[in-house]
Amino acid sequence: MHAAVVSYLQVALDVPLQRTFDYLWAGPAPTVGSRVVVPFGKQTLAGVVVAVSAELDPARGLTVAQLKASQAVLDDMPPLPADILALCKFCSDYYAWPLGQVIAAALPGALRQPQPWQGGQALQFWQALDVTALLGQLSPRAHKQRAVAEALAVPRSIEQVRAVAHDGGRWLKEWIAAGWVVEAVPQADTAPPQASAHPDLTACQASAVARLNAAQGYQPFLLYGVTGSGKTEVYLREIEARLAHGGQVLVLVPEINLTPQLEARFRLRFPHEHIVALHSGLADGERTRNWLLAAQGRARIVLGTRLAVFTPLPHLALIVVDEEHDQSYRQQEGFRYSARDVAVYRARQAQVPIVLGSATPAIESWRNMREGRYTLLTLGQRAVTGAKPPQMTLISTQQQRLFDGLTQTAINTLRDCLDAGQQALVFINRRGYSPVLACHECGWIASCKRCDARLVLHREDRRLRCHHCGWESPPPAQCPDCGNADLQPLGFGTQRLEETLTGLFPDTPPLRIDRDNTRRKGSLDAMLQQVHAGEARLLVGTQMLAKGHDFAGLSLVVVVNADAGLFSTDFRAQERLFAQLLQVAGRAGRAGLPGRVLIQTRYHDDPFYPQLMSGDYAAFADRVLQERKANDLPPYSAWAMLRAESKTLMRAVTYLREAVQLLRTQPGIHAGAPIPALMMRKANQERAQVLVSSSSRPALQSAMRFLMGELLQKKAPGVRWYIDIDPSEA
DNA sequence: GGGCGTGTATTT
DNA sequence: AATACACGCCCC
Repeated sequence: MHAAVVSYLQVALDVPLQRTFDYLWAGPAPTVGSRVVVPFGKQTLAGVVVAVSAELDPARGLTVAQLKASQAVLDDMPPLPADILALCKFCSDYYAWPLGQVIAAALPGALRQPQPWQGGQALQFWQALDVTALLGQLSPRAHKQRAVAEALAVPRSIEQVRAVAHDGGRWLKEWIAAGWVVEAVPQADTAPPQASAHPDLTACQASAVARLNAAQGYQPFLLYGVTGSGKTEVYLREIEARLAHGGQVLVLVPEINLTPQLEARFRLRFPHEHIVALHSGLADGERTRNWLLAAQGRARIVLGTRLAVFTPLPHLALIVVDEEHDQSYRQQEGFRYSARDVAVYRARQAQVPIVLGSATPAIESWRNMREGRYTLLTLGQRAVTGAKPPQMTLISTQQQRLFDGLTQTAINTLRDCLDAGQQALVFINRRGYSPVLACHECGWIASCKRCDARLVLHREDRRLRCHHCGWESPPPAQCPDCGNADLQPLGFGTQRLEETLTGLFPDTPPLRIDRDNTRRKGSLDAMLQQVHAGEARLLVGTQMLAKGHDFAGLSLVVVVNADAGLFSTDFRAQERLFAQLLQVAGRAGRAGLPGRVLIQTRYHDDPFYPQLMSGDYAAFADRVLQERKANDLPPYSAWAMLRAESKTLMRAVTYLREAVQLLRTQPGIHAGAPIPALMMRKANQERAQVLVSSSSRPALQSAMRFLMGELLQKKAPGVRWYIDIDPSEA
């Protein structure tokens, strides 16, 4: 008998508490990064070991008697590697969010449960030691068995075996027991893809690829190219080069909707590579499996949305962030982070190149490029020979009568386009039927009882919905204030536009595509299929349609109302509008057909439009940068937003006022006055916020750390607060 | 007393 | 976040 070995584990748990918890473990010390099951109050939770020691550190302020024992160390996942733990630690510090919750965000759902994951067998691959000998053992008439045996000439997962024959799993088990089949690791096939898969590169593309190929260690690139200039082909070439050297690549895309399309293109290009997708639309089991395959280094291409930025990749050699300006890279709830920024940090940490691609780069990235921190790669022309940038026209809605939101010019142009047998897209930035339901007698407007927001009328199911908290109800039969029975929808959403277009073009029924009718899995794919097949020629949609989809027959885009973004209080609104309109415009005329874009606006005189029409994003971005610098706005000053929610606005504001007092003791920090949030009330919580800024990011970081320490010690009944670093809206 | 909402202390 | 418990309130 030898003495029992006891280790002390520091465990990060998925709880909103700014500390880690200590547990005893009797037995051989687990590796840092291991998944453990621990008791926590009355609960049993899964956590990740972030430190192991042989003695209890007195600085933890605990006695051994206070510690509980960890229940289990799980081996269903390889311990989180040190680089991912370090990345999580960095994010926890930078974004002021509990480490345990950052780690939880980095793990797939099944690995956050306090039970071992049972899907491990799906990860194993099996191969026949000697196929000929095995075939000799089998009856010549057992065709199915023989087919399975032949398939096992190369490593196969149990799923692949079952796909060959229904009873494949049973036979596999027998053959493993008999020693005919053994576990095997699939070898990545390094045979070069067929030459046919390689389109010719333009001069710009070739030069971009050459410079990427030459990159060693950490080097960030800004790949700036108009829609249709062939950014994806540049990614593919560089990925191919990095894979050839045995590396793994991480490709981030803004939205789940874009992954199937890109995935298909990648599979076609790399038929022998193990490619996995990682996004929130996957079933838990599949996401866990894909995550583990990447973590084991078996999947060499990871294609995912923002959450994929935390995937362990032992042989990471390249990171690609497609459409790097896209807002979807920011997590807006809970652990607020920017996956693009985290990706850049990760590239530096892993000492690998990173490519940020966009036709309309984020102003922050543009500045990094202008100041020499990012290398600029420009793709100047459209890759399809003969394709020209779309012709943009402004239509003033001040001078023309509107017919249900559409000008006569727009209607005529739509008709010409449809008569010519081409496709058209009508773009509107609002889903639903109409934004407001109003009473013309007394001015009553349907609004949410829990938020400061208007309710949106959805015609299909006759419901009023709050797009902010999800509350819904049937529309009232009469005005609740004055009893008038004639309530009128005001303004336009996708659904009302769909109705209008149905009336205008009875022969070409419009296809509406927005979040409301694409919630079901696969429904968007089915609709896109219709578009590609030419069955749907008139499309109505929100920004969902603006992103990344290639519609060969589309030659006209009508933007119904561009003005909302023009006069916002948010200093980022104009660049978003610019990016959005350029993206939408990029949908028109991608393959040979000349594209036309009509933009309806009341403010056709605004200096914004000439720049948009010229399509010169570089000039626009430079001007925005100058303005930002002159006004000391991000990225020239570092911002953080301290937000507080409470039942009453008073309480939230009072709390923030105290926080401001604390902040003003810190050097180099500017803290404004607490103000009610843009949407003051949301889900029955009053919300207020304080903008904190500094010309020095380290100063801001240390001030926020100081503030956190102080606020955590203060008890504030009924007030919830959090810090939003680099907030996306003011 | 029982059945509730609400507020608050605790979690290693 | 989840949980448990201590209040106060109502029931009649």
